[in-house]
Amino acid sequence: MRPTRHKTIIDAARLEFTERGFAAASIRDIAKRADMSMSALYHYYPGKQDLLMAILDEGVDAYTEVCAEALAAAGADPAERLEALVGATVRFRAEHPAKSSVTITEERSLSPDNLRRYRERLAASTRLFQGILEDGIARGVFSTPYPDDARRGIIAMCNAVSQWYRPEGELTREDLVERYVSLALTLVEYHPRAARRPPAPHPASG
Amino acid sequence: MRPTRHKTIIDAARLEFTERGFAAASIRDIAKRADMSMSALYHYYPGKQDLLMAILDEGVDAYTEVCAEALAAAGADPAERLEALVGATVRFRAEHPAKSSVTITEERSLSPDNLRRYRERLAASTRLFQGILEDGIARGVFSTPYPDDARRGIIAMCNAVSQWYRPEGELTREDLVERYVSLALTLVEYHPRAARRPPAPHPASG
Amino acid sequence: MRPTRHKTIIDAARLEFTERGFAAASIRDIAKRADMSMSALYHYYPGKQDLLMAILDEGVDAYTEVCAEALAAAGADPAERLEALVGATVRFRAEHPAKSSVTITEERSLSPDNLRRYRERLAASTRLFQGILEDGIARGVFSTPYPDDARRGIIAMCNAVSQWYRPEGELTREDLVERYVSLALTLVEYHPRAARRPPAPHPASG
Amino acid sequence: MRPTRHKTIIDAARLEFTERGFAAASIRDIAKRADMSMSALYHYYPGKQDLLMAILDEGVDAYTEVCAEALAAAGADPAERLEALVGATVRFRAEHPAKSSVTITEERSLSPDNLRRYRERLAASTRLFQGILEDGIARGVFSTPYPDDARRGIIAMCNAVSQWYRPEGELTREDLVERYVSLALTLVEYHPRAARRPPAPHPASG
DNA sequence: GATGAATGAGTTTTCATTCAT
DNA sequence: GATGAATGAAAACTCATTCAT
Repeated sequence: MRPTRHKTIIDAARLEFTERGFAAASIRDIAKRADMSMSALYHYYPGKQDLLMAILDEGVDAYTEVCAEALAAAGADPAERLEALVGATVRFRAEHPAKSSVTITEERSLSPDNLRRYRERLAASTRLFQGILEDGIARGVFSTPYPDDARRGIIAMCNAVSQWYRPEGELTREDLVERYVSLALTLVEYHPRAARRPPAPHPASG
Repeated sequence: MRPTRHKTIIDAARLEFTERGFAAASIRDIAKRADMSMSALYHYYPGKQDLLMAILDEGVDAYTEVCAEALAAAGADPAERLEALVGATVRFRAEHPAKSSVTITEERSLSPDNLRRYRERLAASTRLFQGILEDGIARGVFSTPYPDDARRGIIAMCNAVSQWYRPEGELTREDLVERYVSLALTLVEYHPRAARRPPAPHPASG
Repeated sequence: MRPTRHKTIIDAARLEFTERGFAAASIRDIAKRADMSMSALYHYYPGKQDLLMAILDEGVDAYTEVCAEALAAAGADPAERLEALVGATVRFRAEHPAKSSVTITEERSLSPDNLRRYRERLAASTRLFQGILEDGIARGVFSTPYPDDARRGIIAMCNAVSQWYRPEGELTREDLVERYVSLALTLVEYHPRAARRPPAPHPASG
Repeated sequence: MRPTRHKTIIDAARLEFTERGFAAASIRDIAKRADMSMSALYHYYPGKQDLLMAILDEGVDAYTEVCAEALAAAGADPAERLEALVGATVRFRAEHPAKSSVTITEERSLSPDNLRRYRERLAASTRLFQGILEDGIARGVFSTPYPDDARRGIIAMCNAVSQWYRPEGELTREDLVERYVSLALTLVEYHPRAARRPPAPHPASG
């Protein structure tokens, strides 16, 4: 089952956009990378902007999915849920650096219409974090006095992973995840209520 | 003392680069914004790439300076020094969003030579944070088990400020600074040795 | 009996050619307008040029036919025949503005071969007018000293109708016809020989 | 005094537009004809559409001027004024067939804004004819019952001249003018009041 | 009869840069 | 110091047309 033309194109475009940036990437080079003529490419996507939007959409789709899965597997405990969400995010950023960096960097290149649509989708992800933080605070397990900035900080921290993490390095992906989960819990000032989470994965208790 | 032509040009270019990105910005528009002919512009800067490098250099210069000043005014205590550095960084990102965002975003657009030079300069800033964290850990006042990631996290967090902070909003710049200082100290798990900082803004001591 | 594919195509093409002009019209849009695939269209017509020629041919066919009918119904009197021909022409221009305007405007877009063929057909129409004028002059009922220019004038006048006449307006088509018949007779300086046409619709007799 | 670059370009563009039509003409060929690079051309005119508008403007300017001059030299008599206007028009169409045909044919290719501006300018010319006809009718020297259609007819007739007249032929330009003046006066049913125009150039009086 | 895919040459336009003055 | 003119390469995109199925 060879990859569909659409996928071939999107992959080529994502690489070019990641390496050079949207504006500097050329349709010619994308077509070359996808090993087809420019006109063939235009047969599948009506323009450069649509290519970008398709890539961003796909990126958000994929990220949204891993988040949903992780949260579905997690219980109701806010710490557990934050753990799941941070884990999913870091894992995604580490596994799909290209997908991630385009998603993060190229907002600016979107047409007004697409930008609006895209921002709405991103806001949904933000709200996932927000909901968990609010819940944790309400339950008294997160005690950060600055939930909004803590949220922004966590997201910025996790997103940055896609810029420096290299799987070939010493740090395994799961160790990486563990670290960022720990950092996130620290940032929100997590204090387990009772003894409910004895082997808490963050070291503050140690 | 009216602004020198160099400054006029750099300001115009920075705005264009910020709004459109380096690749999408056009020398024509920069010249128009600087209210001079393209040839005049070329008289001062030999090319687009040099314009970018000048902007980045200037950005790093300015940032380096505020960091140095802040650190000079701070004592030897790691917490105090981290406070100074985070404060300087957040203040800079909030005050100079354009300077900041170009600095952060346009690495990709640098020529190989310029990129090397630029990375070296950036590394110096990173080392400032690094030194403070190491010192704090050595002294036993920072107890984060992940100093590298905490550092990266702090920097990412602070940098992100330039993307969302609006001075017209409710949050004053100094409140913002206070928040990020607090978050940074939380993240490195700061525990004051003695009673030096009695009203410690983070609850990790519990 | 639903319209044949040929007709659907020709109608779509004529509209596109009229609205945008031959050169600016695109086969893609024509196919879209005809609600079929481009390949389907190419199944019926081998190319854009052939489409144009088919349209022009059809236009000339239709016009030729109405002229022939009108003349067949007219008697031998030159005034009556001119009346018939001008009436047929104006009626056609008013009823089929698209057909008319393509016919008139797109000569330029014909390939050399097609152009020759087309001009020959047009010349036939011209000769109809010419014959009638010559006859009228020979019989002494038309006394214009410039029969060639009067002919060209009449044709130009009638053709222009397709550019401005709107059936929704106040002027009915038959009133329009009457006017142009009158103007044409005036232009050729028609003077009835005897009392054959008592209520002559033109005022030269006064 | 060699022709300015602007003029060189406009002349080249007018020829291409006349020969091929606006849509089919290519900027490349225009530049080639003007013997300069495409980018040089773009240095003077920002786009194809502006080229067209410049040409049409120039055409209307020139035509407007000859009309104004002719009318200035004519007296108050409507017949004399119509003579002047038809003469100027026919002379212009015969002398500047390219200018004329672009003016007449390429309305369709104008952008909405330009079209509006252009139509307003054309309307002024139409009003010249209209004023004269109304005056002639008021004074009782023109007795056409259809002044609007007579006007349209005269204009269509005169405009058509640019399509067929060749100065190399037998008919001199001044003879041509004389003919069309005569035809126009016939069409408006000119009857000199008194004996003011004894050698009237139209035969209605004979 | 009909289709979706593909192509290569073409389009207008923009770009960073250079040069003569 | 400064300018308007000029350039060649490249950009995104469209076109009429062909072809395998």
